Amino acid sequence: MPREAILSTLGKASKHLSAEEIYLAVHKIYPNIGLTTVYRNLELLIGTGLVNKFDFGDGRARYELSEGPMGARHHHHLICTNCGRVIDYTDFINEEVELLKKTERGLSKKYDFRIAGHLIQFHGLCNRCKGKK
Amino acid sequence: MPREAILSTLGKASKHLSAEEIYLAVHKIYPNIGLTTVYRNLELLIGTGLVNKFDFGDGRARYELSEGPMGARHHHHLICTNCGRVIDYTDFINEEVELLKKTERGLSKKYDFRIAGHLIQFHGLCNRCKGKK
DNA sequence: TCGCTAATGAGAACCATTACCAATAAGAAT
DNA sequence: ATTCTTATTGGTAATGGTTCTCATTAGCGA
Ligand SMILES: [Zn+2]
Ligand SMILES: [Zn+2]
Ligand SMILES: [Zn+2]
Ligand SMILES: [Zn+2]
Repeated sequence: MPREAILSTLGKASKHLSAEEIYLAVHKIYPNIGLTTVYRNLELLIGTGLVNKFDFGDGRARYELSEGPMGARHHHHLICTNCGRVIDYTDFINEEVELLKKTERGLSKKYDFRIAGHLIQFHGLCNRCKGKK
Repeated sequence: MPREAILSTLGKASKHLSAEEIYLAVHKIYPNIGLTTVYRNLELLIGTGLVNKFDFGDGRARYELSEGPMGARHHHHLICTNCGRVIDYTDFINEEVELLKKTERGLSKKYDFRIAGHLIQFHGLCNRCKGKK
């Protein structure tokens, strides 16, 4: 049950949740849930490809429902290194994904890898933070 | 002085070093150096763009000399999620960088961001680990 | 009911990173 | 030379996200 509650929480939240945030949300429905269970199930869900784990540089992991490279909501991230704001963008996703597929094919042949996924992030300063140096 | 020793260490090492590994290397030349100084200078060098910081999923940050998107050694990473092996690849780099530049222009206009850098990683199973499930 | 396995929760332990603080070095100004 | 400032450093303690340990519970077929 906790597993479905975690998935459901990730499904509703339109943000990138930390383990603790997920824990707090699920806790409202299952007051007895433990933080350990959250971590355990997240790791398990990541293994199945249903969930993705990200590091946005704020000292804790962030989790998000995955849709695979073809999913309608597949996106990449734009991160402000000053305030931590994260923007999901889908612009150029098609071109990116196309190049990624090509690159994956090449890499997996050349290095004999079974490629499972990719990570693309841009970082910089958002409009609010650009001014402040 | 420690700062130059850190840069020099990163320059010599052809691998992705952790803070502790850098500390140990510099320690041979400056036996009195403190781990704090290593962290401090790394953060400082990252700020200037001379050094890049990566998370390969092994619980500690990894550092590498940066060469910018145009540098001769500019590369991206292919990571084995089972044994942690990291491969620097330069294949398709030109096409990737070209698309990245285009994407950067689009994103920075649309979201009013000043983009400072990008991160691309592929993850999967290396040849040694493919067999073991 | 009896095993057997998967899943769970509470708390302790881990460990990379950060915070804190006093010491030192270098320079400029007096 | 003597102050005053500023940048840099190192040792140690603290922080805090994540993982580990271990006892408990739930499900389920025999
Ligand atoms: Zn910002
Ligand atoms: Zn996202
Ligand atoms: Zn491997
Ligand atoms: Zn590299």
